[in-house]
Amino acid sequence: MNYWLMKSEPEAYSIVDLQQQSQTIWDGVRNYQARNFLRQMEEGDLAFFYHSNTNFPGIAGLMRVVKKDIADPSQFEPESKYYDPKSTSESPRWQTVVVEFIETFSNPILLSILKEKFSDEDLMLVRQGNRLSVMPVPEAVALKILAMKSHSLNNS
DNA sequence: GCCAACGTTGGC
DNA sequence: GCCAACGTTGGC
Repeated sequence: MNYWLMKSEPEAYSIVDLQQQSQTIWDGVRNYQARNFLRQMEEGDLAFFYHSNTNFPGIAGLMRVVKKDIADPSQFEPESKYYDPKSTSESPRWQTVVVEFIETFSNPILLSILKEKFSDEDLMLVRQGNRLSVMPVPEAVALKILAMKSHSLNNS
């Protein structure tokens, strides 16, 4: 089982939206490195939901990969801003996964906290200028994050 | 809104 | 294959 971190701008799609829908297809990733991570995902993997481009960027909750190797439908929709005319249904260029809601952290783990607790090597996210919307989280780091969210009330 | 840190595109 | 120009991401 692997751990991941997946970013979304809460104005576009937030952990609250996921909670309401219970599941969602993680569409719209158009970066090859991020896509390659999506391809590596397995059912049962856990993923941290990260809120980016907001006043308080950070990990807002937790979700689980429930379906892997899905062709992102938006690549075939000419009206979509994620439309890719070079992609064919025979060999889709963009794959993604379906994720399911697990929980919203009562105290989100803000980027400022993550920067404090982790190094560049621990967590790609804290690297300056990182723009990957999907990235792996080493197990030791993931377990530490999960412990932090459980004890966040005591620590704050 | 600014801007650093990328990634992508396309001419050559 | 190089690289300049351009576009995007995302923290601040």
